[in-house]
Amino acid sequence: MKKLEITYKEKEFYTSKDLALSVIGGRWKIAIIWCLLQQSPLRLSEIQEKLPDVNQRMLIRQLRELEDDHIVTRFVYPVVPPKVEYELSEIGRRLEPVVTSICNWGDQFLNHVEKNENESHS
Amino acid sequence: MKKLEITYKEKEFYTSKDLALSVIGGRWKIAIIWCLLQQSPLRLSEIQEKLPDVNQRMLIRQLRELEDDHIVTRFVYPVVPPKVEYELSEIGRRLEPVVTSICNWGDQFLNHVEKNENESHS
DNA sequence: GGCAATACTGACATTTTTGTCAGCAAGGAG
DNA sequence: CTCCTTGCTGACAAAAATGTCAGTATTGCC
Repeated sequence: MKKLEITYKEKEFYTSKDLALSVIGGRWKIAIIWCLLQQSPLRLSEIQEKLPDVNQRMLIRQLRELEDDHIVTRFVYPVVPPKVEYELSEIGRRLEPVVTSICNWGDQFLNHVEKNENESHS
Repeated sequence: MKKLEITYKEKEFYTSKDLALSVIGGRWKIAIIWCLLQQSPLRLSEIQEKLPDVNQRMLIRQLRELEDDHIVTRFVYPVVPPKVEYELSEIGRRLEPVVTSICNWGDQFLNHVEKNENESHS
């Protein structure tokens, strides 16, 4: 991890880890990236189907932020009705180890929680 | 990643990834975990020195949440003045791949940003 | 008694994030 | 004309996260 003073989008960061967290730390961003790692490109409506808990407004906002950070690329097809496709960029695809390690740890944590529950029930 | 309906601390999760994010998603949690991966145990005052941007109140709150989730263990020494040490639990230490992959991606992202800046200056 | 050092808490203010609702744009189909 | 679909935006409300400030407890030392 690089350690130096970085200015990105008018905010200052002291480590690249903190910079990373500011980019992928949004409420639904890991979920969106996880979707797009599984299948790409996806239309907005398709992402909505895969993430039914996220309301459209929120989804668009998070996608827009990811686009601003060049994690996601947006293709607009000039047709009616509109068609827009989202895809991970090169740097976005490199988030795969992050998403994978979070998923793996989540599984381990869940096992851990379930084990403790069983013990407390006995 | 396990996919099932999980209830944890009165909230419902559909994937273990979302559960994981709810546990490690606090503003300073990755930073705290990163600290404790480097050196353990640490006293509160030592963590404060390593994370000067986090105010004490916030640091204690995040530590308490991590403790409630069994990520961090807290040892109180019954002395005056008080001495308290924090340490990662077994499941907490397994977050090392998550932290490492975030750091690595942060480095790559930073290189990416710097490269684009240079290109736009030419 | 008064003070020191460390860890911590309560009450509250502020900021940030997230959610909700209504509405717009495009052009073809009916 | 009017409606349809899809993607999107603005204004605002609500909730959650974070930050600030003052204050507590302990007990040994001067």
